[in-house]
Amino acid sequence: MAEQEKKYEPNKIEPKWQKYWEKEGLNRAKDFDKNPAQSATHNEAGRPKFYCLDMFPYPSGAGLHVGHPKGYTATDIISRYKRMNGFNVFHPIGWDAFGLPAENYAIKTKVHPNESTHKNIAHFKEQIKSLGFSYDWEREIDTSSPEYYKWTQWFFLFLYKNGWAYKAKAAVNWCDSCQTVLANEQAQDGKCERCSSNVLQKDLEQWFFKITDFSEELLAGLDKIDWPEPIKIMQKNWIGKSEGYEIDFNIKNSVTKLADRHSLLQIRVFTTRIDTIFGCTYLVIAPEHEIAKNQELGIKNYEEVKDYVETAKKKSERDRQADVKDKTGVKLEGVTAINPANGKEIPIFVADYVLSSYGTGAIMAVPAQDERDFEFAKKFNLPIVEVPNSMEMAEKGIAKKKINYRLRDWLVSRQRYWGAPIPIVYCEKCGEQAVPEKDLPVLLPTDVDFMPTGESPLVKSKEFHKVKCPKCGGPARRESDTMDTFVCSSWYFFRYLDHKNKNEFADKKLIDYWLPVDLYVGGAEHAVLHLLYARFFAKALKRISLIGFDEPFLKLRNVGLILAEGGVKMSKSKGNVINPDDIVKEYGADTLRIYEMFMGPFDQAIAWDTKGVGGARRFLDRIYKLKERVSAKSSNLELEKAVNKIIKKVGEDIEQMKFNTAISSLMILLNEMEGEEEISGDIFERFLLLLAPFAPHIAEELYEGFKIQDSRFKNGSIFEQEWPKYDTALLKEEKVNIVVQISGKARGVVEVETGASEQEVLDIVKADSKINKWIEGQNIKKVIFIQNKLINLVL
RNA sequence: GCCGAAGUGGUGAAAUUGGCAAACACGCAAGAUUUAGGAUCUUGUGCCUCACGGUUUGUGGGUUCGAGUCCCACCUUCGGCACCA
Repeated sequence: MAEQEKKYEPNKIEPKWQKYWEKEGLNRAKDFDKNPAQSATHNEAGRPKFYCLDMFPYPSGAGLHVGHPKGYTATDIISRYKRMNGFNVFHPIGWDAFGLPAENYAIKTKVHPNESTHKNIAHFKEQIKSLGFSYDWEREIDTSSPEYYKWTQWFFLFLYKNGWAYKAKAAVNWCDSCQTVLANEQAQDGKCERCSSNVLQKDLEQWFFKITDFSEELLAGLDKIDWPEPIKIMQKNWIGKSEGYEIDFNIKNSVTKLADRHSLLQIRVFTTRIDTIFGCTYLVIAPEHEIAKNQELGIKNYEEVKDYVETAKKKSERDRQADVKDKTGVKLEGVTAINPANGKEIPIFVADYVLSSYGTGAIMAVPAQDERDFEFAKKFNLPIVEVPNSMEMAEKGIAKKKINYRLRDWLVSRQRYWGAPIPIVYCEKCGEQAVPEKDLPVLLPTDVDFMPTGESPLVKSKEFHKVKCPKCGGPARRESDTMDTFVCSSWYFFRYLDHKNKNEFADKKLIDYWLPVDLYVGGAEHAVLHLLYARFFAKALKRISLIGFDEPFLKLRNVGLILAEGGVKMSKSKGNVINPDDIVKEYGADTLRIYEMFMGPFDQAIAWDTKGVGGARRFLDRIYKLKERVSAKSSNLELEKAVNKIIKKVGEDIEQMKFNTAISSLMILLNEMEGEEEISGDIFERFLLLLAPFAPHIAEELYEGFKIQDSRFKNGSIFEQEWPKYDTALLKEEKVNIVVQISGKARGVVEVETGASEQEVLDIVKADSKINKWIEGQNIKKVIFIQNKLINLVL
């Protein structure tokens, strides 16, 4: 036994082993692992790769939340387990470092976001390191560094050159009091997150990514990835595919007014229910529809219609949604359409319950079939006609098949400072020009004022706009908006592979070797944001054949929230935030890890319970104490069987991310070992190996204590050892307990030889005095026998 | 409103997938030890009953020898979407 403390003191042993692992490079991933290592599990082709990824954190000023280590512990357990099973594991970490909080902080305190962000990163890094996660720190990335965002800009240009990035006018969230545009996340419930004033809609020129060009692939790809079903369903709904028909309604007499067009003026509608067209008694167009603005059409109440359109435009998206029940609209007087199914003349309305951004911005209203149309028809006293189902229009080819998606293009412009500048310049002569790749990165200027004025802070930087047109060399001006931070995080898992590469975002060979990601763990809140965007990026790269796969994350698992005691969200204002540093200081990192994994099912939201932390610590204390009883004696059969069973169980549970039950089996094994005066080194060694992924520091410490004098404990780190194997023969019991039911009611248990026959069991049951009293003097009508499990006597 | 997930002791939960419900842990109670303890150890602990025994997985029904698990209806809680024609 090496010289070791009698008492378990995690604060002494944890930093020691963290330094050791880093010094020995045990957490390093090996690119192209072709050299067979010493171990028999490593074959000629090298170890199989395993890319284990966490959603990288935003380094907020608040520091690490106890929720972070929950996900990180899970991936760490799996990474360590996979390494012990002969895998070449890639387990990186980095910083999603651009974003609004740093900028808001700068507005308040004048501290430059670069400064505060790097301070936060240093703090996060220290906190994360104190928990003993086996990250390959050599691969660390920071999305706010020019070396990184150079390639974020490269991706912008890549999309631009392929026609997947374009500029267009769009309505955005606008806060009048802060004089700034807000992201959707900042405009929740229609209120500004900072000043609580109402958010308005404003039309601005914005950059978009054409994610809609990939709608069908984004939908179809979901079928081939191992993701939680609810997340898949959310993405499916978000993409919102619907198959229907488009059909044109002629506007009556419009031909005379617009004779030069050689045709009738028409309104095209989209419907998923072409069969109900006979019940269509009016048309409705969105306020933005061009027909509503057509002055030559002879709309008699043109002023009234114009008023309605103006009012609708001023309403925020939220206000429009608030009026779901009370539908408004105006009839276009003097203008009617012809229902092509029955030739009937029907009125046309403009109403804001029809969206301009979906379908054709016009609908055929079938009040007998559609609830919304029904409400509108009731309010405006329109005829409600029962529907004779008919596919006539479709069959005749008058209605054309059409697929629509709810997915919209991704608005990526942000009028903010702390983000990656959009690499575009505007020339007076040549117009919009892409910054040549060789001129990347477009650096964020430092001479800016963060006070919000309604324009991007970059507008006023003098340095930033000293630029010439890349085409004609004439005077030009840079785009002053930055990119949504979700652009940075859509490709970061590529950059880990090759974060120092100056010529490419990542080397193709490295991409081919490591990607796609084998396991991705993070919160469900990114269901339709980051996870959809990252899939889009991969699909765009694949379509241009830059990579060989189109689904970046093969397996996704969600980490459940950790709530405050009492089940509410942790928040500064409520003063119920648990700081992981305090837990590490008081109980140790291993305790925090064990506790968070033992709390309950991994993907479930569970409230913090400080008493439970004490229980996790007691578990480790007892293990530490047990080392005194480890002896040279050979193992006893009962314990040997128990160890075999638990090796199987822990391995299976880790694979299925059932960490809570894995730990509970380790506790059961500990309880059994504690029942022995002496514990064989054979048993204890394997127990430590099983414990190691969960509580790496204490496992390494105890392993070290034995390996010096007990040959069963091999040299080197515990993490260089192989995961223990179990003996199938030992899993079988010679005797089993059989449940005895009388008429379906459990009345007792008998012990029989494994594999005993029905007759044998029946004889034993009849001889059992306790059970026999239930059968005495009665007829057994039927016997149900399940070998090694149960016998049911039906009387 | 629509979509999704979940309802099991005082608490977090477990249940080999249809076979002794409540493993493991927290809490609680009693005891041991200690000058003392919120440290440690032992025992007990779903509910009713002195007991024999009865009874229990949101509610009501069903299938089955047997249901926490399968089927039908309903209730509640949480998450997402929200006029997408």
